[in-house]
Amino acid sequence: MTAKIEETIQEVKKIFSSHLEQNSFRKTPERFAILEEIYRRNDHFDAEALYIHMKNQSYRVSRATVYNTLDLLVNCDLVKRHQFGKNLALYEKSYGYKQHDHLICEDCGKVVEFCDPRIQQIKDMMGELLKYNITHHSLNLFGKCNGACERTKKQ
Amino acid sequence: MTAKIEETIQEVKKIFSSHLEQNSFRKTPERFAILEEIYRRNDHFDAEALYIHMKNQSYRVSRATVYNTLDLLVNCDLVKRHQFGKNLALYEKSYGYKQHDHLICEDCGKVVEFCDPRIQQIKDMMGELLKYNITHHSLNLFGKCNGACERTKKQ
DNA sequence: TTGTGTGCAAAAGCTTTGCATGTTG
DNA sequence: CAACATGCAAAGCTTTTGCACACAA
Repeated sequence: MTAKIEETIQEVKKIFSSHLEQNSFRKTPERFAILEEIYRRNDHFDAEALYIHMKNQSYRVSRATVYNTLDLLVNCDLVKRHQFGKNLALYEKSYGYKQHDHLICEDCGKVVEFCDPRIQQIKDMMGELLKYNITHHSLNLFGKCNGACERTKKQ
Repeated sequence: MTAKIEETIQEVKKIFSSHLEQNSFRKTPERFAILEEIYRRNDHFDAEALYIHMKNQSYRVSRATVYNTLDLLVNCDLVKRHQFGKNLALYEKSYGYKQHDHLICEDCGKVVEFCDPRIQQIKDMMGELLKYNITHHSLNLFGKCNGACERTKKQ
Protein backbone atom coordinates (compact mmCIF):
# COMPACT_ATOMS: atom_id res chain seq x y z
CA MET A 1 0.00 0.00 0.00
CA THR A 2 2.83 2.35 0.85
CA ALA A 3 4.58 1.31 -2.34
CA LYS A 4 1.38 2.12 -4.18
CA ILE A 5 1.38 5.62 -2.78
CA GLU A 6 4.98 6.24 -3.81
CA GLU A 7 4.16 4.99 -7.26
CA THR A 8 1.15 7.25 -7.54
CA ILE A 9 3.20 10.21 -6.39
CA GLN A 10 5.74 9.58 -9.13
CA GLU A 11 2.97 9.40 -11.69
CA VAL A 12 1.24 12.58 -10.68
CA LYS A 13 4.54 14.43 -10.50
CA LYS A 14 5.18 13.49 -14.11
CA ILE A 15 1.72 14.65 -15.10
CA PHE A 16 2.15 17.92 -13.23
CA SER A 17 5.58 18.37 -14.76
CA SER A 18 4.16 17.98 -18.27
CA HIS A 19 1.37 20.40 -17.48
CA LEU A 20 3.84 23.01 -16.25
CA GLU A 21 6.02 22.52 -19.31
CA GLN A 22 3.13 22.79 -21.73
CA ASN A 23 2.05 26.07 -20.20
CA SER A 24 5.53 27.47 -19.69
CA PHE A 25 5.15 27.52 -15.93
CA ARG A 26 8.23 26.94 -13.86
CA LYS A 27 8.98 23.75 -12.03
CA THR A 28 9.62 24.98 -8.54
CA PRO A 29 10.29 22.76 -5.53
CA GLU A 30 7.35 24.36 -3.70
CA ARG A 31 4.90 23.23 -6.35
CA PHE A 32 6.05 19.64 -6.25
CA ALA A 33 6.20 19.60 -2.48
CA ILE A 34 2.59 20.75 -2.28
CA LEU A 35 1.51 18.14 -4.82
CA GLU A 36 3.27 15.43 -2.85
CA GLU A 37 1.77 16.56 0.43
CA ILE A 38 -1.71 16.45 -1.08
CA TYR A 39 -1.22 12.93 -2.41
CA ARG A 40 -0.02 11.67 0.96
CA ARG A 41 -3.29 12.77 2.52
CA ASN A 42 -6.47 10.77 2.23
CA ASP A 43 -9.05 13.30 3.31
CA HIS A 44 -10.86 16.37 2.15
CA PHE A 45 -8.84 19.36 3.30
CA ASP A 46 -8.94 23.12 3.06
CA ALA A 47 -6.16 25.43 1.91
CA GLU A 48 -5.35 26.58 5.43
CA ALA A 49 -5.00 23.03 6.76
CA LEU A 50 -2.65 22.22 3.93
CA TYR A 51 -0.63 25.36 4.63
CA ILE A 52 -0.39 24.58 8.35
CA HIS A 53 0.58 20.99 7.65
CA MET A 54 3.38 22.06 5.29
CA LYS A 55 4.62 24.51 7.90
CA ASN A 56 4.65 21.83 10.57
CA GLN A 57 6.67 19.59 8.33
CA SER A 58 9.66 21.88 8.10
CA TYR A 59 8.60 22.98 4.64
CA ARG A 60 8.65 26.71 4.14
CA VAL A 61 5.76 27.88 1.96
CA SER A 62 3.45 30.85 1.98
CA ARG A 63 -0.30 30.87 1.74
CA ALA A 64 -0.01 32.64 -1.59
CA THR A 65 1.97 29.74 -3.02
CA VAL A 66 -0.43 27.20 -1.59
CA TYR A 67 -3.40 28.90 -3.22
CA ASN A 68 -1.53 29.45 -6.45
CA THR A 69 -0.46 25.82 -6.63
CA LEU A 70 -3.92 24.54 -5.76
CA ASP A 71 -5.25 26.47 -8.72
CA LEU A 72 -2.64 24.96 -11.00
CA LEU A 73 -3.47 21.47 -9.75
CA VAL A 74 -7.18 21.99 -10.19
CA ASN A 75 -6.56 23.18 -13.73
CA CYS A 76 -4.72 20.02 -14.68
CA ASP A 77 -7.28 17.79 -12.95
CA LEU A 78 -4.95 16.44 -10.31
CA VAL A 79 -7.01 18.03 -7.56
CA LYS A 80 -10.70 18.74 -7.22
CA ARG A 81 -12.14 21.68 -5.38
CA HIS A 82 -15.53 21.47 -3.69
CA GLN A 83 -17.56 24.32 -2.28
CA PHE A 84 -19.45 22.65 0.54
CA GLY A 85 -20.71 25.82 2.14
CA LYS A 86 -20.27 29.54 2.34
CA ASN A 87 -16.86 29.51 3.93
CA LEU A 88 -16.07 25.88 3.38
CA ALA A 89 -14.05 25.03 0.30
CA LEU A 90 -12.44 21.62 0.52
CA TYR A 91 -9.97 20.01 -1.87
CA GLU A 92 -9.18 16.38 -2.62
CA LYS A 93 -6.72 14.55 -4.84
CA SER A 94 -8.41 13.22 -7.94
CA TYR A 95 -5.92 11.25 -10.00
CA GLY A 96 -7.15 7.69 -10.47
CA TYR A 97 -10.40 8.38 -8.66
CA LYS A 98 -13.70 7.77 -10.34
CA GLN A 99 -16.34 10.45 -10.46
CA HIS A 100 -18.27 10.69 -7.21
CA ASP A 101 -20.47 13.03 -5.24
CA HIS A 102 -20.61 13.92 -1.56
CA LEU A 103 -22.79 13.51 1.47
CA ILE A 104 -21.93 15.97 4.22
CA CYS A 105 -22.96 15.57 7.85
CA GLU A 106 -24.45 18.81 9.10
CA ASP A 107 -23.48 18.03 12.67
CA CYS A 108 -19.88 16.90 12.45
CA GLY A 109 -18.82 17.96 8.96
CA LYS A 110 -17.85 14.44 7.97
CA VAL A 111 -17.75 13.93 4.20
CA VAL A 112 -18.80 10.62 2.63
CA GLU A 113 -18.43 9.85 -1.06
CA PHE A 114 -20.95 8.03 -3.20
CA CYS A 115 -21.55 7.21 -6.85
CA ASP A 116 -24.81 7.04 -8.72
CA PRO A 117 -25.15 6.63 -12.46
CA ARG A 118 -28.41 8.55 -12.52
CA ILE A 119 -26.58 11.83 -12.10
CA GLN A 120 -24.85 11.27 -15.42
CA GLN A 121 -28.22 10.56 -17.02
CA ILE A 122 -29.56 13.81 -15.64
CA LYS A 123 -26.59 15.73 -17.02
CA ASP A 124 -26.95 14.20 -20.46
CA MET A 125 -30.67 14.75 -20.59
CA MET A 126 -30.66 18.33 -19.33
CA GLY A 127 -27.77 19.26 -21.57
CA GLU A 128 -29.68 18.08 -24.59
CA LEU A 129 -33.03 19.44 -23.47
CA LEU A 130 -31.78 22.91 -22.63
CA LYS A 131 -29.10 23.03 -25.33
CA TYR A 132 -26.18 23.49 -22.97
CA ASN A 133 -22.76 21.91 -23.06
CA ILE A 134 -22.55 20.62 -19.52
CA THR A 135 -18.94 20.69 -18.40
CA HIS A 136 -19.26 19.57 -14.80
CA HIS A 137 -21.61 19.37 -11.89
CA SER A 138 -21.76 19.55 -8.13
CA LEU A 139 -24.12 17.35 -6.16
CA ASN A 140 -24.03 17.52 -2.40
CA LEU A 141 -26.43 15.83 -0.04
CA PHE A 142 -26.67 17.22 3.48
CA GLY A 143 -27.90 15.23 6.42
CA LYS A 144 -27.18 13.79 9.81
CA CYS A 145 -25.15 10.67 10.35
CA ASN A 146 -27.28 9.30 13.17
CA GLY A 147 -25.15 9.26 16.26
CA ALA A 148 -21.61 8.63 15.12
CA CYS A 149 -21.44 12.41 15.07
CA GLU A 150 -21.18 13.44 18.69
CA ARG A 151 -17.78 11.84 19.01
CA THR A 152 -16.34 13.27 15.83
CA LYS A 153 -17.46 16.86 16.09
CA LYS A 154 -15.06 18.67 13.84
CA GLN A 155 -12.84 21.63 14.84
CA MET B 1 -50.62 38.67 -13.11
CA THR B 2 -49.98 41.81 -11.09
CA ALA B 3 -52.95 40.96 -8.89
CA LYS B 4 -51.42 37.55 -8.38
CA ILE B 5 -48.21 39.11 -7.10
CA GLU B 6 -50.04 41.32 -4.64
CA GLU B 7 -51.94 38.30 -3.41
CA THR B 8 -48.76 36.29 -2.96
CA ILE B 9 -47.16 39.16 -1.09
CA GLN B 10 -50.05 39.25 1.34
CA GLU B 11 -49.76 35.53 1.89
CA VAL B 12 -46.05 35.47 2.54
CA LYS B 13 -46.32 38.45 4.85
CA LYS B 14 -48.80 36.51 6.94
CA ILE B 15 -46.52 33.50 7.02
CA PHE B 16 -43.54 35.63 7.98
CA SER B 17 -45.60 37.38 10.61
CA SER B 18 -46.56 34.06 12.20
CA HIS B 19 -42.98 32.91 12.11
CA LEU B 20 -41.81 36.06 13.88
CA GLU B 21 -44.53 35.74 16.48
CA GLN B 22 -43.78 32.10 17.17
CA ASN B 23 -40.14 32.88 17.77
CA SER B 24 -40.71 36.11 19.66
CA PHE B 25 -38.98 38.17 17.02
CA ARG B 26 -40.22 41.67 16.43
CA LYS B 27 -42.26 42.71 13.45
CA THR B 28 -40.28 45.60 12.10
CA PRO B 29 -41.10 47.53 8.95
CA GLU B 30 -37.61 46.75 7.60
CA ARG B 31 -38.23 43.03 7.72
CA PHE B 32 -41.49 43.25 5.84
CA ALA B 33 -40.09 45.70 3.34
CA ILE B 34 -37.26 43.31 2.52
CA LEU B 35 -39.67 40.39 2.18
CA GLU B 36 -41.84 42.42 -0.17
CA GLU B 37 -38.89 43.54 -2.25
CA ILE B 38 -37.77 39.94 -2.65
CA TYR B 39 -41.20 38.79 -3.78
CA ARG B 40 -41.43 41.55 -6.37
CA ARG B 41 -38.27 40.25 -8.00
CA ASN B 42 -38.24 37.26 -10.29
CA ASP B 43 -34.57 36.48 -10.43
CA HIS B 44 -31.75 34.98 -8.44
CA PHE B 45 -30.11 37.82 -6.54
CA ASP B 46 -27.31 38.34 -4.07
CA ALA B 47 -27.47 40.19 -0.77
CA GLU B 48 -25.61 43.20 -2.10
CA ALA B 49 -27.94 43.60 -5.09
CA LEU B 50 -30.92 43.47 -2.77
CA TYR B 51 -29.32 46.05 -0.48
CA ILE B 52 -28.55 48.39 -3.38
CA HIS B 53 -32.02 47.99 -4.80
CA MET B 54 -33.64 48.86 -1.47
CA LYS B 55 -31.39 51.90 -1.18
CA ASN B 56 -32.32 53.04 -4.66
CA GLN B 57 -35.98 52.76 -3.78
CA SER B 58 -35.88 55.35 -1.05
CA TYR B 59 -35.91 52.62 1.58
CA ARG B 60 -33.33 53.07 4.28
CA VAL B 61 -31.84 49.77 5.37
CA SER B 62 -28.40 48.60 6.34
CA ARG B 63 -26.52 45.60 5.06
CA ALA B 64 -26.68 44.10 8.53
CA THR B 65 -30.47 44.17 8.43
CA VAL B 66 -30.56 42.72 4.95
CA TYR B 67 -28.38 39.78 5.97
CA ASN B 68 -30.26 39.32 9.22
CA THR B 69 -33.61 39.30 7.46
CA LEU B 70 -32.41 36.96 4.73
CA ASP B 71 -31.43 34.49 7.46
CA LEU B 72 -34.86 34.76 9.03
CA LEU B 73 -36.54 34.21 5.67
CA VAL B 74 -34.38 31.23 4.85
CA ASN B 75 -35.22 29.74 8.24
CA CYS B 76 -38.95 29.93 7.60
CA ASP B 77 -38.59 28.61 4.04
CA LEU B 78 -39.77 31.75 2.31
CA VAL B 79 -36.40 32.20 0.67
CA LYS B 80 -33.80 29.75 -0.55
CA ARG B 81 -30.09 30.38 -0.51
CA HIS B 82 -27.80 28.84 -3.10
CA GLN B 83 -24.03 28.75 -3.03
CA PHE B 84 -23.15 28.75 -6.72
CA GLY B 85 -19.47 29.45 -6.28
CA LYS B 86 -16.83 30.68 -3.89
CA ASN B 87 -18.07 34.22 -3.68
CA LEU B 88 -21.40 33.72 -5.31
CA ALA B 89 -24.32 33.14 -2.98
CA LEU B 90 -27.65 33.82 -4.65
CA TYR B 91 -31.09 33.88 -3.09
CA GLU B 92 -34.54 33.31 -4.55
CA LYS B 93 -38.08 33.43 -3.25
CA SER B 94 -39.43 29.95 -2.64
CA TYR B 95 -43.06 30.19 -1.54
CA GLY B 96 -45.25 28.26 -3.94
CA TYR B 97 -42.31 27.05 -5.99
CA LYS B 98 -41.69 23.38 -6.50
CA GLN B 99 -38.32 21.85 -5.75
CA HIS B 100 -35.86 22.44 -8.55
CA ASP B 101 -32.15 22.47 -9.27
CA HIS B 102 -29.97 24.81 -11.28
CA LEU B 103 -27.95 24.96 -14.43
CA ILE B 104 -25.47 27.82 -14.44
CA CYS B 105 -23.80 29.20 -17.56
CA GLU B 106 -20.08 29.50 -16.96
CA ASP B 107 -19.77 32.30 -19.49
CA CYS B 108 -22.60 34.66 -18.63
CA GLY B 109 -23.72 33.51 -15.19
CA LYS B 110 -27.27 32.91 -16.33
CA VAL B 111 -29.20 30.54 -14.07
CA VAL B 112 -31.77 28.12 -15.46
CA GLU B 113 -33.98 25.95 -13.30
CA PHE B 114 -34.89 22.35 -13.97
CA CYS B 115 -36.62 19.46 -12.23
CA ASP B 116 -35.78 15.80 -12.34
CA PRO B 117 -37.37 13.12 -10.19
CA ARG B 118 -34.23 11.02 -10.21
CA ILE B 119 -32.54 13.34 -7.75
CA GLN B 120 -35.18 12.46 -5.16
CA GLN B 121 -34.57 8.80 -5.82
CA ILE B 122 -30.86 9.28 -5.27
CA LYS B 123 -31.50 11.07 -1.99
CA ASP B 124 -33.82 8.36 -0.73
CA MET B 125 -31.50 5.58 -1.76
CA MET B 126 -28.30 7.09 -0.37
CA GLY B 127 -29.99 8.07 2.86
CA GLU B 128 -31.07 4.51 3.43
CA LEU B 129 -27.85 2.95 2.20
CA LEU B 130 -25.54 5.12 4.28
CA LYS B 131 -27.90 5.49 7.23
CA TYR B 132 -28.17 9.26 7.06
CA ASN B 133 -31.19 11.47 7.47
CA ILE B 134 -30.88 13.57 4.35
CA THR B 135 -32.29 17.02 5.05
CA HIS B 136 -31.55 18.77 1.77
CA HIS B 137 -29.34 18.77 -1.26
CA SER B 138 -27.67 21.01 -3.77
CA LEU B 139 -27.33 20.01 -7.39
CA ASN B 140 -25.78 22.43 -9.82
CA LEU B 141 -24.88 21.73 -13.40
CA PHE B 142 -22.34 24.01 -15.01
CA GLY B 143 -22.05 24.50 -18.73
CA LYS B 144 -22.18 26.86 -21.63
CA CYS B 145 -25.39 28.12 -23.15
CA ASN B 146 -24.22 27.96 -26.76
CA GLY B 147 -24.12 31.50 -28.02
CA ALA B 148 -26.89 33.34 -26.27
CA CYS B 149 -24.13 34.21 -23.82
CA GLU B 150 -22.10 36.91 -25.49
CA ARG B 151 -24.97 39.35 -25.36
CA THR B 152 -25.88 38.73 -21.75
CA LYS B 153 -22.45 38.80 -20.13
CA LYS B 154 -23.22 39.59 -16.53
CA GLN B 155 -21.73 42.45 -14.44
C1' DT C 1 -40.34 51.04 29.82
C1' DT C 2 -37.42 47.42 28.50
C1' DG C 3 -34.90 44.95 25.67
C1' DT C 4 -34.65 43.61 20.78
C1' DG C 5 -33.64 45.55 16.12
C1' DT C 6 -31.39 48.92 13.42
C1' DG C 7 -27.71 51.70 11.16
C1' DC C 8 -23.14 52.49 10.76
C1' DA C 9 -18.60 51.32 10.64
C1' DA C 10 -15.18 48.38 12.09
C1' DA C 11 -13.79 43.51 12.24
C1' DA C 12 -13.54 38.81 10.66
C1' DG C 13 -12.51 35.05 7.51
C1' DC C 14 -10.93 33.35 3.31
C1' DT C 15 -8.42 34.50 -0.77
C1' DT C 16 -5.78 37.61 -3.77
C1' DT C 17 -2.43 41.13 -4.74
C1' DG C 18 1.76 44.26 -4.55
C1' DC C 19 6.41 44.58 -3.83
C1' DA C 20 11.06 43.27 -3.10
C1' DT C 21 13.78 39.26 -3.39
C1' DG C 22 15.03 34.69 -5.09
C1' DT C 23 15.41 31.25 -8.60
C1' DT C 24 14.25 28.86 -12.97
C1' DG C 25 15.09 28.36 -17.79
C1' DC D 1 20.32 37.47 -16.95
C1' DA D 2 15.56 38.20 -17.66
C1' DA D 3 11.23 36.86 -16.29
C1' DC D 4 8.52 34.44 -13.43
C1' DA D 5 7.62 32.50 -8.61
C1' DT D 6 8.00 33.18 -3.82
C1' DG D 7 7.28 35.15 0.91
C1' DC D 8 5.28 38.43 3.50
C1' DA D 9 1.97 41.55 4.64
C1' DA D 10 -1.50 44.45 3.16
C1' DA D 11 -5.77 44.75 0.61
C1' DG D 12 -10.33 42.82 -1.18
C1' DC D 13 -14.85 40.94 -0.83
C1' DT D 14 -18.59 39.11 1.35
C1' DT D 15 -20.58 38.58 5.77
C1' DT D 16 -20.67 39.39 10.84
C1' DT D 17 -20.18 42.04 15.02
C1' DG D 18 -20.06 45.98 18.46
C1' DC D 19 -22.10 49.99 19.95
C1' DA D 20 -25.34 53.66 20.59
C1' DC D 21 -29.82 54.88 19.38
C1' DA D 22 -34.66 53.78 17.95
C1' DC D 23 -38.77 51.57 18.45
C1' DA D 24 -41.93 47.29 18.95
C1' DA D 25 -44.36 44.99 22.57
